[in-house]
Amino acid sequence: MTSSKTPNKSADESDVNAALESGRRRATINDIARLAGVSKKTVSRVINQSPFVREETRQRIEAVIAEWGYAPDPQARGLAFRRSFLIGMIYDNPNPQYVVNMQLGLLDGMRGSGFELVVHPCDRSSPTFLQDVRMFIERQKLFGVILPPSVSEDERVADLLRDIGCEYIRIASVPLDEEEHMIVGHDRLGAQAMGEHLVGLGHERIGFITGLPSFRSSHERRGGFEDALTKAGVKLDPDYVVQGAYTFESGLACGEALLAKTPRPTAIFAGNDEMAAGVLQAARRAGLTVPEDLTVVGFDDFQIAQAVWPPLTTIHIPTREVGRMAAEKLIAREGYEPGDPAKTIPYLVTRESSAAPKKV
Amino acid sequence: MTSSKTPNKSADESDVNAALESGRRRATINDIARLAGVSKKTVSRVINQSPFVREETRQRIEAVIAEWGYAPDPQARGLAFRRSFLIGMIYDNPNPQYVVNMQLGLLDGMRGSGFELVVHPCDRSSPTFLQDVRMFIERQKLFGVILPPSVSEDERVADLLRDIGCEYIRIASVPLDEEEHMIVGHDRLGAQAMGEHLVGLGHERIGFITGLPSFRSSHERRGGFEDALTKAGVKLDPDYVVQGAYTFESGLACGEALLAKTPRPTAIFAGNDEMAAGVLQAARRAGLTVPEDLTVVGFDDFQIAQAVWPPLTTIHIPTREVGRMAAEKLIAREGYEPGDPAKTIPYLVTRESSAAPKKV
DNA sequence: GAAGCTCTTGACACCGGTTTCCACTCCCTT
DNA sequence: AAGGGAGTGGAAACCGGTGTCAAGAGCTTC
Repeated sequence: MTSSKTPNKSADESDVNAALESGRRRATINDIARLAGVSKKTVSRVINQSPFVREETRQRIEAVIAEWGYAPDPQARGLAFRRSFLIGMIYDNPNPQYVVNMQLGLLDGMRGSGFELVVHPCDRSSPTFLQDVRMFIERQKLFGVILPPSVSEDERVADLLRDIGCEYIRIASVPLDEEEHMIVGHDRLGAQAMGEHLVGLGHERIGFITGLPSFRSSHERRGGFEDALTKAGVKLDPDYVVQGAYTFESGLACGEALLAKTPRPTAIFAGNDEMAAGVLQAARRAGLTVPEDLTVVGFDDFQIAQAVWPPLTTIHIPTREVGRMAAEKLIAREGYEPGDPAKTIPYLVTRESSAAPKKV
Repeated sequence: MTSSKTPNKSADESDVNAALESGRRRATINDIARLAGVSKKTVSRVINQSPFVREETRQRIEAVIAEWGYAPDPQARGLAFRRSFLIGMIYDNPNPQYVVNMQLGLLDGMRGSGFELVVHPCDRSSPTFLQDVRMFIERQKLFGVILPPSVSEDERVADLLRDIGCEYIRIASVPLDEEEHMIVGHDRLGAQAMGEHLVGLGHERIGFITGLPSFRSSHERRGGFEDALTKAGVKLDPDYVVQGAYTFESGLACGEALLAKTPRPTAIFAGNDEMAAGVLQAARRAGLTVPEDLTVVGFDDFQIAQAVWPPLTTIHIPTREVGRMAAEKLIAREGYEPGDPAKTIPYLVTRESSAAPKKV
């Protein structure tokens, strides 16, 4: 059993196996082919689920693959396929919790698929923005990209992706593209639910703090809210709508502005939880008790909603679920069936910051 | 100038260039070689900064590369190099803001290096944890991994990485490994600073809420705090130390427990900001005003510290800077020089939640 | 003027997969 | 029994780079 140089396969086999078994070397497709007694092309067929393999052969090969824990090299495969097994998340959302939840959701949807997630924050105002995105995608030959808001709302990016033929999913509060490229969050419906909640409690003089106008969701949230009020016969006084910036500080400032109005609003709906937290603080400074003197509600249901006093009534957005659906749609594996769109709809979470207004 | 099938290079050249110029095809190393009139091996030498290229040749090739915007294919390069240009961030830290800041820092440090960041949350308690990590690294042939707490504190992971020969940087509050594998955060020093601050204000009966014992930082924060008190001749009564879990809820519960003690502490130092926010709420429920009746301080200086009332005096940890240094150390490019270790040291941020205790 | 050296350069195999092309089985017709 | 089609597996080229090694150019040295 010496390591002769003859092409006698069985003679060298033990050497090769030794190298494999000791873990000095990962198994390659050639090893699997040799061990299963077939050509590497056949192994390749099994890996790629070709139907042209006899069932018996397939099973033998799969057994060998499982036994040796073989996994094809994504780089080699990618090189031959002319694309990688990487999915890019290109984002410019400033909220850490949104970003992390989205990442977790994407990973949920990618689990077991062999794809990996590459994160790529971006700055849409940079002069090299589009070029950067293009470079990122082309260099890495990304399989596809996921675009959460607000990059998802940038048509320049969508055009670019179509142009270079990169798969993409846009996550947004309204349909902006063909259905196959969209996961829609329907912020509008969430805001409507909040409107109904406030009206249901008996509020009629309600302040609203908008989010950044650069986010489509800001307009949707306001629009949905206004829809609900109008439907209930309550008017949203434009004088009680102020422009926030999705930050705690802006919520504080806007809250103070709204509370300075006469008559004072009995409720304030902030475009997100952070601004609502700011309003809480403004209320405290004004000597008001929430929810007795003032109802304060937010949107997002991020951690902060439960970490303030009183805990915020807010709209829960299922970010992680949205991410999962986006990833699944992007890779659309065999047997893929679209997730239930209803799962992406935000819903009301009632906590202690909202109550009926005091009787006058 | 027909597209003959003769191997005459100059005859086909215009066709090839047309394909390139129209953007139908990305430039390859062969294109660059042809355009520069050299072999692809020489182009490869230029790309890899080999010194064995004549200056004149190098410049000619670089000019062609710049003109055509050529960038080598990371997959092909990786295949030949037997490793990828991907850096993995393996983490189990539950705090979104920490995670995002860390990611941003890592990306800062990787900018322009040609590496990409692949995120990989993990569950250390899973039975397949080590196997998952190994699979992730080996399949993707990762260039290296970054380990933030608390995975960074798991010796099994470090052993695994050494075993499979993967570069790694551990980020932790104390040195756990050889210097070349560590970025140290020195939570202890931060906690000391807080101890000095509280003692300096005149507090002597101080409550402390520890973090999760599975995080090394929890012990460091407690230890550093105790150091500072001892040094100042103040005793940290073990009865005033309670076990939290780094969450808002645990902070609330622990706060209530501490405030129920007689005599009541005049100050409470929570192991992180979230727990401090919980303590604020407990104080409010107990009818106490912060900081007049009770000083409450936290640790981390995450967003929540400024989104509660009163804003928290806390310890700022420079997460993003730490991440940047970790990435730079991992890829240790030419001309790399270690970042200033002082930049990773946490520091006190005084806000409105701390004050001198009331005179009795 | 030939040997010896350094500096440059390119031919060729290879990384680990996939695709193309072809030959060889089967199995079923006629 | 010959002919045909579909199913199956092998050889070789290819994806876009890098490693090895040897050869050619130019210079010194004796």
